Formats: sequence, structure tokens, C-alpha cells
Amino acid sequence: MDYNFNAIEPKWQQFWREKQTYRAENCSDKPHFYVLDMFPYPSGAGLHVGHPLGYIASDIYARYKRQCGFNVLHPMGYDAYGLPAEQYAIQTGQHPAVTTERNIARYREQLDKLGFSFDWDREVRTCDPRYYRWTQWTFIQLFNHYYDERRNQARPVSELVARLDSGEEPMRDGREWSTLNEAEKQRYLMDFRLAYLADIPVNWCPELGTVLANDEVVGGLSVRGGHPVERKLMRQWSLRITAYAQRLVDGLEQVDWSESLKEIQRNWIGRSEGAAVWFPVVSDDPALKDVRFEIFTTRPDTIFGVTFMVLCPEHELIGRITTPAQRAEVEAYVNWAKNRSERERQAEVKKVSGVFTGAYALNPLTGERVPVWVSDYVLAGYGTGAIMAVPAHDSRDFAFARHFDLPVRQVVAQAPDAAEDTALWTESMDSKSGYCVNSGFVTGMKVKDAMRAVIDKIDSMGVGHRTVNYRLRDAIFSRQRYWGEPFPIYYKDNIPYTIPEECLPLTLPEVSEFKPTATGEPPLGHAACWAWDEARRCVVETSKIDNKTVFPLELSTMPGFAGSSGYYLRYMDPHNDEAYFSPQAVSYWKQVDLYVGGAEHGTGHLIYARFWNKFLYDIGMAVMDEPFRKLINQGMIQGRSNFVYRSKTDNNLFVSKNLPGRAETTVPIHVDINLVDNDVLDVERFRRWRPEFADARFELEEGRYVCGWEVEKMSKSMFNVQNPDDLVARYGADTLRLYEMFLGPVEQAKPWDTNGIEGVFRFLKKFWRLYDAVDDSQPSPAMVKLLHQTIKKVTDDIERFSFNTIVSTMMICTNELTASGCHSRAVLEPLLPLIAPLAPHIAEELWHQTGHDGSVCLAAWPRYDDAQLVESGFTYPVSFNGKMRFTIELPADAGSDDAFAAVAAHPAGQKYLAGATPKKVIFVPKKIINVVI
RNA sequence: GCGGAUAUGGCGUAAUUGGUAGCCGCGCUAGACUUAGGAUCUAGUUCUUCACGGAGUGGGGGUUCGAGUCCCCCUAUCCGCACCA
Repeated sequence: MDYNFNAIEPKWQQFWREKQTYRAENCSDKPHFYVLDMFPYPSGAGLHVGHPLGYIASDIYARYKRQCGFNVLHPMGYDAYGLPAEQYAIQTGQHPAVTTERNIARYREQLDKLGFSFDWDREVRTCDPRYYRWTQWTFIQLFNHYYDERRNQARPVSELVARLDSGEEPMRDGREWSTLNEAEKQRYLMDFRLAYLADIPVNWCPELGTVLANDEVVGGLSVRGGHPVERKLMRQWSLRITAYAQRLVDGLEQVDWSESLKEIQRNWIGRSEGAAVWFPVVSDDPALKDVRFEIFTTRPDTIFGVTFMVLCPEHELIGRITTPAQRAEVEAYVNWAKNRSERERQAEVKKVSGVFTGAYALNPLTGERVPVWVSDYVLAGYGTGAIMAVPAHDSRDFAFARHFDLPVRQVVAQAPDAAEDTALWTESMDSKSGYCVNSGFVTGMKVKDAMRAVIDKIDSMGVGHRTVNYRLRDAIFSRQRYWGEPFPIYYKDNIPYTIPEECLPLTLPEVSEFKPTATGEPPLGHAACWAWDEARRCVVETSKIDNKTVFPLELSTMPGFAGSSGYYLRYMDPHNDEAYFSPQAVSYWKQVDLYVGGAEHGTGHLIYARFWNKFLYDIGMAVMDEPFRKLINQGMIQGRSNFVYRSKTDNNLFVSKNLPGRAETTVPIHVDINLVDNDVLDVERFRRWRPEFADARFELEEGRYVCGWEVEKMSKSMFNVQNPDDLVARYGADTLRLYEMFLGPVEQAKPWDTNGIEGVFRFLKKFWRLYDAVDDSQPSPAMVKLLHQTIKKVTDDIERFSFNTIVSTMMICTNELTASGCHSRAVLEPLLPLIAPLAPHIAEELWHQTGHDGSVCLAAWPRYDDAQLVESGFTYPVSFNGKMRFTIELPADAGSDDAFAAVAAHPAGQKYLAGATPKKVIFVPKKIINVVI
């Protein structure tokens, strides 16, 4: 019988569905294991071959663990809120819920065809009220907690209020708590809440009525529509993720992630140690008597080289310190800087700009007067928005000093007694190696020692202290969008209050339009029913707002990362209507043991989810501080485009790639990769592809038209998108699964290329044929050894996620069994559980054909036997005195005399034994031989 | 500019982690079988040479009996961050 995947695959997929083969229980005697994929956003385009790469890898591991006797949780769901569905809604009026539902159905259909072992019973969708209820609930908890720096964890705001009420804790700004009214108290508490409302500079596009991300603005105009964009302060919800910066850095030590991804996160968080120093303003004006700037520096050792100071254009002190003579110029500059988009500013980094305020500050260590400048090379969002400029040892300060002709003073040199460095005529010396010079009490010290000494000094003088700064910013949590989670927030006297937890979910209301309102409010402003009745505790018509008992609800919605930050916890207990997840469920599964997904989420989802989890840990919900124990980043699948070459002189003539006539062709033209097989063009289908090619003629090489190719991004416009459905229809899911793994290491980025898929398909057919006539004959020792080698290799490879080599190993095994005509049940049967994780359908079918009941996907993982492995000749790795090690191959019947001789004959043996035989050779098969000389 | 990674046949890759470089697959060459196929099987395929042999893991140096693997210096490509004080 032929290998008919079309009959086999649907049959077993149905079998698994009916028997609920992959259902996970929340309690079991077995050890638990949680394998998770990053859930997809169900886009209208459906799955392409890049999506399943990670899913296949995780599925292999999940199946393997199941066969090893683990209770495996392997769920799947959808990140269903998002922009594309909403953009589509604006264009067509089609409700995002409808398109999302349709896309999910299509995704599910595509996923089902690939034979994944997901427990679909646990599916979650972020747009499902039964799910986002808990996203809203978490937001309320964030709102109601603050970060206690001393205990280093989130604590209820109510505790803080109690301490303020009792007078145990003074207010930070020195005011008296008991004298404040409700609004003032709430405003004060807002600076502590982990979810807080604050004025934040954003890119606001009045025409589009929305905030735009930096990458949506070019040259001060919106990418979509080309409307002007202004920098504007807007009240936005934010999450105080910066409170967790240190723990987010520290937690990386506990997780098994690639070093490069950890490094990406460390850089993103950007921890830097340094000092905060106060520079008092020099002025006769009594109003400025106690005014001082706080600066942050990582190079306190260079404080003796400060020749000027720079404030960011947004700095609050600029208005107060600017002298009348400079006022007009400063205001013009600040204004200019303010209206520059983030994009423009970044594009013109090398252009030096700035203006002198007329004011001077006092260097607290030297007592020297230095001018204070304003420039946009100092960023408002980092440190204190003010710096001490040391042009000799900072390249940016150097550029500024050269441009405005400010003095440059060397305070670090390669040697303590070095002459002044002429290199400083052209560039700064930023290196931290060397010695301090011209630096008062630290002169002659090494830079590193001076850093410590200066910090100690400013600390004792009371003009500064040691401190740590982070590059990480708080996460803006508001979106002026419809298709997202509504905030469980209403406003009373402009003060936000949370909806009572029992009233959740606060379901997304229907709106008449998905666009912003005429007054520039988010789409929820169109909702007829979007007001909160405080007394009746329910949502009522917007028209009933009276600000006495009925109040307006928040109109913006949460961003995409809200729903994806805790979904992995919900899978543990997805049907729970009483809680996010039960304590029993979370204390059973604990955390994700293996997480598979793209590295592009390194600075987004993977940071937010860790923050979310740490917060839930602090409030006693999660039981682990880190959510994802091991993480594998699947490499991006790029497209492999094909090209045809059109003659310059004849529009209908196409020249094959390797012909001399190629030189006389135009730029290569993209051709749909579905018309190409192994780079050979199907000329008939090409003519039918588009009317303009109907009359195409071809200059062929050896009767074929060979296309050119190039690796590009996978995109529709390049006709290089590969749809997995086509390949499943042609080769079956098992072949596709195997081939995606065979392509190369999972973690490596690689172009999609179907050129090798035939080989994998051939292997499965060959494997299938092995089982044509299984007999009960005694296998030869060589075949037994082959079996055990295969088991060992496959087991090792799965454990180290080297899935591409598993396929090779199975191919070698199949080739050898075929070549020696082995059909022995004793060898063939154990191979089936072995291949089941990779190609579950064929394994299942053959398992039944060899006379088994039940599912091979639940059958025990085969064990290898060392004794069988060494049956017929094997390799001894050898070590000399535990130091040297090398491999000697010996026949199976070799005795210790042969081992002595082999060691002595080996180059290493000749050198270290000098012709003598070793006294003793200890050898353990497949391990080490110690040679005693 | 800073940080990280990678570099092996015509192509995708492998190498028991310091021990015979090129497994497996694609492609290619030759052949077998054939009811002519996008089927199956066999042999060959790093380069160079008629051959013996020689060279060979981006380039250069080093450690070692022995280096694709470890160390130093370059080069190229990819990714992340980017005026972060």
C-alpha cells in the first residue's frame, strides 16, 4: 500500500479530537511540564510557513515530554485585539469582532491540518470578556498598588494611605496630609500608583485624532495621510514598569534564555551607575537663592573638567534662570525644539544646536562658575534632563564645545604625569582607563578609584550621592482606539476611580463609528451607552451623565500588550469565573517550562509579561517571580524570491538565468514562487498568471527556464509568501513538519526554500515502505545496534533542541534498514514512538498497522541500552592522566592488549609514552580511558 | 558609535564539544528498471591532479602531539540599541 497522507492525516486528527488525547489535567501523579507558544495575532492573511516553525518545535518537545511520562500543558489561543482589524473596520464598517472571528476560524483550520497536540479545551482569546475581565482586574490591582522601595515589592495603596493618615509617613513634598482635600490626596497618590494617569509628551495628529507612535511620523507629517503632527502633552495612563527595573535586570540571572536575548533586555533596561550632583545657580536675584540643578553623571571622576552645563529644552528651570538679555533667543530655541518631532530630532543627531541662558552655575567641588546652556542633545526623559558637560572626555559635549567655542579641559590622561594630549584638538577621550590630572584631591588617582572618591566627597559635602539610572521608561498604556480592552475607570470630578471588581467585565460597548469623534475623542466617544451609574453599579446611557450619580467612563482602551502579558497564567485555569486562575492551578503548573517564540518580542511582550508576572507575584497570585523558565527564539523565516529576466529589446522574450543573453535583460522581475519548482519555471502557468505574460516566449537552457533567486522579506508584493496549506495538500502535514525542522537550527534565521522538501517526502515514503511486511525475525546485532544508536541520538537531539539533526538521524536509520532488508518487529516497532513527535500521523497509522491499540503519541519513549550500543566495534575516547583525550576506534573483540597497542601507536601516545607501553589503561565504553604512564 | 551573533562544498547543513572535516538532504553526473513518471533503485559528487600526491572550515597570527572548535588581531554579513550623560 502506498503512503497516502491524504487519508491518514484527517483520520488521526479526528481520532485525537474525539479521544481528547492531548487534554491536560490540573492534577496528576505525573511530573508536570508546561510548553507554550507565543499566541498569534489572527491576521486576515492567514498563517504563512514562518508561524508553524516555532509551533512545530514546541509540539515536538511537548509530545516528547508526554511520552516521557509528563503531564504536559500545551495550550493555544489568540491575541485577538489589534490594529489591523480596526483599520479594516474603519474602511469597511465591518465590526472588528466579525473579522476577528472569521480570521480565528481560518487560523484554527490551518493549525488543525498540521497535527498539533494542543489542548484546545483551554483556548483563550484576549477579546473574550471572560478573559479580558482579568486583564481589567489586573489593571485595577496595579492602580491600587504602589512600589515599596524598602520592601522591594508592590504594596496596597491603602497601606500607604493608612501611614499618611496616622502621620507615620510624611509627605514627600513636605506638605501636611491631613490638610489636603480629596482631589489633592488623589493627585498625590497618583504619583505612587503602579497604573497612573499623567501628562506625557506624545505625537498628536489633530487630523487623524489620535496619538501616533514615533515610527508613524516622518518629517513632522503622519505616514498615513501626510497630516501635520505636533508634540503635545496629553493625559495618558502609564504603567510604572520602571519601579521593577532592577528586578527585571536581576531576574535574568534565573532564567534559561539565550545570552543575546538577555543582553537585549539588559540594554533596553539600560542600568547605569553613577552620581547625582547638585549645581547651585549663581545669581544675585533673591528668588534664585536656593535654586540648584540636579544632574546625573556616570563619570563623577571628571567633575574637575566641567566647563559648562546643559539643560534639556523641556527643563522646568529654564524660564526662571534665563537672563532678560537671552530670553528671546532661549524662548525661540525652546519653541523650535518643542515642535520638532522625535523623528526629526533623531534624524539630525549630528547637527549641533543650542543657546546660552545667560545664567551660571557653581561647580560644588571647584567653586568655579560655569555657563548654563540649553540644547536638545540633552533628553528630558533620561536622568534629570540636565548634565554637567565635560568636553574633554565626552564626545557629545566635545562636539557642542567645539561648535560654540567653549573651553575644553583635560582631566584624564594615560599616565599621571603625562603632558597635555594633543589628540584633544580633534576628538574627546572617552575611555575610562587612565589617571586623573588637574583634578584637585583626586589628581594622580586611577579613574576607577577617583569615581569612588568623588562620590564619597560629594556625599559628605551634602551636594550629591551615589545613584543608579535606567534607560527604561514607563509604559504608556492608553490607546485612542476602539478594538481593545476598556479601562475599568470612571471619572468623578476629573479624578479617576475604578469600577468595583465584582462588576467586571466592563464589556466593550457598541459604537456607531470606529473613527475618532468630531471633538477629537477616541472612538468610544461614539458609544451611546458608556457611562457609569455609581449607585446602581452598572453601565448606562451616555446621555444620563450628570456628574452626581452618573459619571463618564474612560474613552481610551488598553494597548496590545495588555492582553498578552498574563495569558500564560490563564491557560492554567481558563474556565475559572471566580478568579484569574485558582491558587491550586498555579501552584501545580507554577510557570512556563518552555516558551517558544520570535526574538522580535525581546523588548516588548517579554518585558511587559515579566513585569506583569512580578506584580502578580508580589500580590500573591503568581507563585514564581519569573514567568518563563526556558525560552527558545525561533529564527525569522525570510522569503526566497524568484525572478525572470525580460529582454531589453523584446518585451515578450524571457531569457533563462545562465544563458549569455541574460546580459541583455532588464532588471529581474519577481515571479510567484508557486509557479516555480526547484528554480525551474512552469512556463505554461506563467503565461496564464497575468495577461501581460500571455504571449511570453522563452529562451531556455537544456529545455528549461531557470529562474534567479534572492533572499528578501516574505511579502505579498514580492510574490514569495508560502502558504502552508498548499504544501500540506501536496506533501502532507508530516512532511511539512519534518521539512521545517530539517531546514536548519530552530533558532537561526533562514530563508524559506522548498527545494529540499522532496527529500524529506521521499524519506517518509521510504520509512512507510519499511513497514510493508513486518516480521518476527531475530534482528541482526548490527540492526540492534543501529536501533539503539538511533534512540540515543534522537533523545539527545530533542533534549538539546537540535531538531534538524533528528531528521537526519532517522533518515540514516531508515536507509540502513532498507539496505539490509530488515523488517524485524523488534527493531521497527520502537522506531514508531521515536518518530511520533515529529511525524505523528504516520507514526499513529503504522503503530496500528503493526497491531497496537491506543495512541503511539502516548506510548512510552524508547530507552537505549549501552550494552547494545557497543555490540560490534566501537570508539574509545582516551585521556592521558585525565588531561589528554582522544578517540581510538577498536573492533568489537578488541582486548586490553589491543587498547595498549592502539594508545602507544597514537601520535599523542608516541609523544607522551616515548615508545614505552602504558602501565595501565582503564576504559569505560563511550566514556573515558585513563592512561597511566 | 555601543552591544550581541554568525562565517564550513554549487545550496541548506553536520561534526560525539579539542581527536579521520564535509554526516543527512537538495542539486548535479552516470547507470538500472520500466505500461515514460514530478515513480523507484544503484554508484559517484570539497578543490586540484591522468595519477601518486597536494591543498582545504572568511583572512592573518598564537596555544597544542592534534584546532572548524580555544586565545589575539583583522574582514564581511545579520540582529538589537542609538545624543541614555
